[in-house]
Parts: sequence; C-alpha cells; structure tokens
Amino acid sequence: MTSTAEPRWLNDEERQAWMAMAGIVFALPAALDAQLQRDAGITHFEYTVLAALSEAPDRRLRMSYLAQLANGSLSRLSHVVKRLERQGWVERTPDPQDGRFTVAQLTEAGWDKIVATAPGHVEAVRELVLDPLTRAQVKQLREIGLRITGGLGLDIPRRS
Amino acid sequence: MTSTAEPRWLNDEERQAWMAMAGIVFALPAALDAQLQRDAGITHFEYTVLAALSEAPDRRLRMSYLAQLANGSLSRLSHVVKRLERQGWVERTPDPQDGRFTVAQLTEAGWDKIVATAPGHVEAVRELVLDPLTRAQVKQLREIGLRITGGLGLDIPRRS
DNA sequence: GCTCATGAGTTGAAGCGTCAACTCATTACT
DNA sequence: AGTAATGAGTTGACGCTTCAACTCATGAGC
Repeated sequence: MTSTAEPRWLNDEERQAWMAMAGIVFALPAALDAQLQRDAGITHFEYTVLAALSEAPDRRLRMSYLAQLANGSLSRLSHVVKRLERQGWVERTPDPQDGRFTVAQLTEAGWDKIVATAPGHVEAVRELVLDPLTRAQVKQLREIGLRITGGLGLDIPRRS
Repeated sequence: MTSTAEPRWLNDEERQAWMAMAGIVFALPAALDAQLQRDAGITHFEYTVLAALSEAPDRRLRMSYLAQLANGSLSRLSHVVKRLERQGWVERTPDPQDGRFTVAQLTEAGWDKIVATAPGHVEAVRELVLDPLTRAQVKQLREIGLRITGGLGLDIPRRS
C-alpha cells in the first residue's frame, strides 16, 4: 500500500471533504459517549452489548456471537461483561448444549436499564446526525457510508 | 435533552443512514490507526502532533496551542510529547518570552519521521475515504460533514 | 514589594482496550 | 480408549486517556 513516496496530495475539494469527515469521526463518538455517560453512566460499548442482548431471543446470547454483534473482540467483551455482571445487569452461565460456549443473559435489572437508556440515546443520534440534514442528504449519507464501509472490512450493522 | 420517554424512533431511511454512519465512525479510525501503527509505529494522535509541528513556523509551537490544533487535552499532549521526546522527535523548552509556556520543537529526526510518514497516510485517507466516492459524493460529504460538525462543538479543521 | 488569582504544564492514579498466554470442553484421528 | 487439535473464554500485564491534584511563572490589586 505504501512502499515509496507517492505525490498524490489532496486537492481543495478533497481536503475539505476529508476535514469534514475527520471532524465527524473525531467529535461524533465523543458526543455520543458523553451523552450515555452523563445520562446512564455507561460506555457506548456497554450500551451496544445491553441493546444486543435485549433484542435477542430470551434476551440471551453466546459470548462469541455477542462480540460479533457489538463489533468487539472476545477479550474486550469478557472484560465488559464482567463489569456488567458486577452491576447486576447480565449473568453468565456455561451453555448446557456445549460447555465450550458461555451464554450471557440479560437480567430484569439489565432490561430496565436498557429500556430507560435507549430513548435518550436514539434522541441524541437523531439530534446530532439526522436532524441537521435534509432528507436528500440522509439518502446521500447512506450511499456514502455504504461505499466507504465497503472498502473497509465489512460490518454487521446493528441498531442505534 | 432527555428528560422523559420520547417515542421518536428512526424510520427505515434514517436507520440505514445511521447504521452507515456508525459503520464509518467505528471502522475508519481503526483502519487509519492501523495503517499508521503498521507503517510508522505511531498513533494517529502522535501523527497529528508531529504534522502540526512540521507546518508551524520554525517547526515549534506552544504546548497549549498545539493541544488545540491536535484536538486533545493539555494533559494528553503532555504525556504524548514526553513519549515523542524520548524517541528524539521533539524537544521541550520553556518559552523565553513567558516562562509559563512550554515550547515544543520538532527535531531533525522528527522532521524526517513525518516526511517519511505523511505520504503513506495521505494515501490511506485517499484510498479509504475519497476513492470509493464519486466526485458528486465528495461534494455531498463535505456539506454533510459541515452540517453535522456544526451541531457539535466547532472544530479547528487541520491537515490530513 | 507582597499577596493573591490565574492559567500553563506536569504528574500519578484509575479505567478501558489490546495482546499474549493460559484453561478447558469438545471433536477428530488412530 | 487415547491423544492431539481446535476454538471459546478468561486472565493479567501493558499502553493510552482521563481526571484531579499539584507546581510554578506571571500579572493584578493593595
């Protein structure tokens, strides 16, 4: 990809587009993290884990599949679920079908937590991302996002 | 911002646009960090610091101003510059004009480092962000980015 | 001149993510 | 049956970021 010197710098149009994108990539995760931290005291990754569990059948998932849904490593998930378990929001048990798997189960308290947290987070997404755009731009954003993510490793898109 | 339950969920178009954006925000920083780590052994923040210094008059800047340019806290910058100093890429001296300030000076080795690193990073930005898009989409992206970043705290856009 | 307020910068502790090493259950092979 | 291979999950160490507490130089007010 980068063996020797390439002189292909960015022109004005490209530089402006890139700076705008860099601004988003820098500020948007920070803003969403801040909202969740302030209103719910959890990280965005913890939110994603709880949300994924809340939508699963019986509100339970195997750790390895949950890690895929949440776009994180199994190690990261293991650390996080340990914290969530300490909070009483998730419980871990070995899978009866196959002892190699661990099943993460959302508790009643965990369900209450995600139910209380989700509307505010969706509202933040709407305010920060969707509301500033016209309907046409929302469509354009979808196309642009698909093209860019297509060039990276594919992603399993999940809910807000 | 979020006091009680709001029922304003996302429709299909909005959800798809948001998922595309979430994919970018998740994967793009990871991909750019990985490129820099692999090709230069530095983080994206370290790259931004070196790049900002390389473009400053005399290749030197006050820490506090450098922190603004790099979009980071002074504390974070202090830790990072300590590492960069250990590598021999930056030197710190008290500002002769005002002893409260510290001036970070890019060394010759630091200059060589950023000169060697920048083309590959710009190339990665081009490959991952610009190349997948049509010219029209590049323009749309700029507008979309400006609108979204406008709704967040403003940013001092800086070079690639 | 002295004291105090201000703000730049540093430092160390704590939290989170990554990486590599490890355990363990199951399956495949002989 | 016995052994090795595989892959899920956990763990601990390390690195980076944040936060709060601290030092220190300067300027303002008396």
